[in-house]
Amino acid sequence: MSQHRHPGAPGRAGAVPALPDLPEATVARLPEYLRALHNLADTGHETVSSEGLSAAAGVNSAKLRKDLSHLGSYGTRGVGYDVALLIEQIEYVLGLTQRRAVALVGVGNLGHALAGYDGFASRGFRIAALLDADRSRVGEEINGLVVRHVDDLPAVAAEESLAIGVIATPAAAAQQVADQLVAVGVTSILNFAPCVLSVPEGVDVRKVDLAIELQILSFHEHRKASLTALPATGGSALTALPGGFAATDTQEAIGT
Amino acid sequence: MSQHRHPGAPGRAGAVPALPDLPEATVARLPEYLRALHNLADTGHETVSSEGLSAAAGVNSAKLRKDLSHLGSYGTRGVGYDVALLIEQIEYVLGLTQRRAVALVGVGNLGHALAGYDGFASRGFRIAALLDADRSRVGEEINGLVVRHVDDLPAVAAEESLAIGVIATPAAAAQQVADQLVAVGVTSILNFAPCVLSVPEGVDVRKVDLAIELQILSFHEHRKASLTALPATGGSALTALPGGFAATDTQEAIGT
DNA sequence: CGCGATTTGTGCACGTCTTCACAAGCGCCT
DNA sequence: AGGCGCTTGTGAAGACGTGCACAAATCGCG
Repeated sequence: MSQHRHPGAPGRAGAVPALPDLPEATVARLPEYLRALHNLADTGHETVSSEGLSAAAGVNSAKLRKDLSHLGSYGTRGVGYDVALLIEQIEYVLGLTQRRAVALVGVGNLGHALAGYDGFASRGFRIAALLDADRSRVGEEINGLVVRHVDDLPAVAAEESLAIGVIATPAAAAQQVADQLVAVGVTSILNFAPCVLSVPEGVDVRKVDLAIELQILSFHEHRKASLTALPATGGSALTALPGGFAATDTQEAIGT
Repeated sequence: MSQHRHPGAPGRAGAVPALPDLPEATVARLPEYLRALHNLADTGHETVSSEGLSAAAGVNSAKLRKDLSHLGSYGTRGVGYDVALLIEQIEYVLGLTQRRAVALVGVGNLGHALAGYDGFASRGFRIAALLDADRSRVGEEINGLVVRHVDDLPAVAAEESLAIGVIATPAAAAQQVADQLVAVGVTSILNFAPCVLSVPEGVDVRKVDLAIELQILSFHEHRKASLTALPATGGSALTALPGGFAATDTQEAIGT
């Protein structure tokens, strides 16, 4: 342990450290750990135990340890993890050492809000361009950025190193926009339009559908209602819940 | 099969059909099927095969069949599924037969956009109230709704049957808002604030964090970049991808 | 009326994810 | 120096999710 090899350090010279291929489930949790770690760092903590960090991130501590072990993390037994070092490592693995440029297409209701969302800027991203197909919107200034026409995408891509695109258009336009993004070299797309996108292999698409989230909650409401309607199953509504829901996406119990 | 018992039919009399407890993964996909089915219905299709529907929803056909079988679905071998009937069934299971009232707390950047998002209204939800802690915002009218102060929550809950709350406040305020929501009987929360919420058992929380989605994409970008930097592993970038990524959240191949 | 084409529903095997439980390692205190 | 308490890292087991492949069922046609 004498040789602290900071993977994220600027002067890294050798071959690429060959990103350990992490389980998808782990990757999805790393950003949450990162956020919790930044909170800890801001409140003056220098080290944190897996117990403490897992509570702050809302997960099981064993899961957290396994996640961190996957990226070959250096914790110290009996002490915990060095907060600053862990931040550095996770940011490196997530590819956040460079501030990535993002193109946002669709400056409607939602796109407008996304353009003004400071959470992007504060967490490693930079909105490099706002684009819209509606020429009447072109020229509008939002948050210091001027809206350009979506046909300018090739020009934008030439100016910036674009790898990520965000689609906030109506569903009907989304596929065409996706094709245009792919055509200029974008290989990751965050899609807010309620539709399935067809993209070539090698392009990653993540979808966020606000209505779907509500519908999932609606199901649980329905289920809870149908449970309380059945007095048969002994016990209160608390114990009546057939286990398996708390872990998936529900977060209970946060420590401080 | 002579006895088509429409579970979602209005006149359902007997005891609650005891919602089959579906796997969470299935529940998460049902809304996607529902959207695809509505599209099909709008384009005049009366029946659809598992192959066709799965393509429209961007999933494996076997997975779709298994999902539908879980809710005891009635397909017809050799023919497929009745689109209208399936819509009815899924909407029933998801608890969408009633239009659910939703309280939206936080009318900032994002909350403003959510208040104007018509995808909620068109997919089974009704924004029953807009609330904010900032008194200077109270009284503002958005999309036909007047913003009220968050302290009015008990009054709102008394007027409406509130079960779902949406939090679109800054992270610092989210926990307090969650507590207030829970206090007035809300049992499902959709949280857009980048923080972990602590809620009592029996309350479901789903979290949507826009920056996290981008960070996950960033990881894949980083990985793809580190792969193309290694000429060692034979084959093109296409085949170099270690399998297991296409299925998780990436949607390829959509048929029409 | 029977047969072939088609499609559903599902048993089974496999891979992934989660959780427990504990050995190994580290620092501190005496 | 030695022991003790604390914490990490991980083996193993079980739960969960996925996808193949095929039997069972249905329709349409000759």
